[in-house]
Amino acid sequence: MKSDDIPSPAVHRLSFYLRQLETLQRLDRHTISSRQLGESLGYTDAQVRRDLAYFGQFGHPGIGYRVEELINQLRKILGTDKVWDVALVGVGNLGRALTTYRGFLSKGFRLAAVFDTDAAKVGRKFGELEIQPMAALPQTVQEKQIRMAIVAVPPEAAQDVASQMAAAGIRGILNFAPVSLNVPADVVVQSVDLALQLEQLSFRMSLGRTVEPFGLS
Amino acid sequence: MKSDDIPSPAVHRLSFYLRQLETLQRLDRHTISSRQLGESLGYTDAQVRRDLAYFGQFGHPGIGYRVEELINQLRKILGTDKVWDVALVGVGNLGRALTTYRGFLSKGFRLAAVFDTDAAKVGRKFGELEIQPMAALPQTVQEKQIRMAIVAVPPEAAQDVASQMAAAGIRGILNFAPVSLNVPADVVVQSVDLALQLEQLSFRMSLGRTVEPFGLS
DNA sequence: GGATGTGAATGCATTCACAGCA
DNA sequence: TGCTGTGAATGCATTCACATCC
Repeated sequence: MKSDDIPSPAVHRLSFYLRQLETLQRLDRHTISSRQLGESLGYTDAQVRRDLAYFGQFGHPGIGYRVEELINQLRKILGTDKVWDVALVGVGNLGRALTTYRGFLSKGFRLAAVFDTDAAKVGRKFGELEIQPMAALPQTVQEKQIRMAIVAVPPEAAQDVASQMAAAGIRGILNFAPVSLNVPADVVVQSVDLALQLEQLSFRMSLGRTVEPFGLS
Repeated sequence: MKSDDIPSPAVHRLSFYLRQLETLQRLDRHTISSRQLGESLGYTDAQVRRDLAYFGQFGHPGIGYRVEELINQLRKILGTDKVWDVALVGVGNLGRALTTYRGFLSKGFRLAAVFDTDAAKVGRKFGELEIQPMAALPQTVQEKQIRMAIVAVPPEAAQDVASQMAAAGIRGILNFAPVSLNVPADVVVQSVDLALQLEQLSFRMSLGRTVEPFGLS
């Protein structure tokens, strides 16, 4: 099956299944049914089975899914069965927080290089890495074969940084700047807008209230 | 029309429309058509009109939408036309970064209180706010009428913190811990798992070239 | 009994296409 | 002409229900 035929909501749930399975593994649980896995996340059993079935047959009738086996399969599917080297651009508050975020490494992502547009920050040590100027991006990306990068710069700078990334050979960008980025078709952008999350929460907190349309209907 | 029969992908796009409109306003643009607004975000014109039509009639045939007018309407719909007071629990790297995140305030969210489970941190000044112990949560939430809170604690502590929030009267939680939270039915949880975002990016880089601008999550 | 995997049915979201208005 | 708002049509995602297997 072509991966473009897979519903993106399903791919998103895959990450939740994996996270839950990793928790189960730490609790020494060895098997789980689609019903149990689903209920712990608020999905139906049929949903779980259908999602997994897009990628293969991982279950065992009468038994359920073996936790370790399914974890391995999901990592393979999601591409995190090997380690990704990641570049970070922007060492402000958010950028610094991201590098210490537990779970990046455990999920298979390793910070391989750090850049900043601010010349004053360049050269400072940052953990084991030294902050590099943007001009060094192409060479470092090339040398270390980095394909994934994080944008954590102010919104005004984000598009420029993204363009430089694309030109340097980066193929996937995780964007924390609250702007929509234009990149070549062969570059994938995944965006996280923190303020937007609060905004969505605000809406959902008022759910159930009647929405009054203007005019007569 | 009840707001719970509005597709959640549509609600999510509303935030993108608003963000784009705010950019347009800064560029002194006064009107925009559904086609132009959509194209700038990777949606069709029909999609934009349908999304807006769930909430009312905001456009002007032959003209399009007036930028300022639509901004005001969208803020009202999303509930950000007034300021929300927000509590933060967890003053680690991520928590500190969140408080300085540009855009929280401009989107209508104000940090009203800060808490930490770590007694060593309690009492330290944090901008204008003093870090409070968790025990102070109920009273502060009550006094300041806070209804929204951010969880930025390690995963082991998150469920406990969320339960305390719910008991204290918090109605909406933005959760940055990579665990699924169990809360009473009258509490809304919006979760952001940063590592999960990289994982999704990994998938989309490997197989899925499904172009889904600014990923619905 | 207790599970999975999967065609078929359902329900939801998006797109089409056009009447109506500026 | 250029645009919105919206029924109707389409297409996609989810759920049902059951054959199949441990």
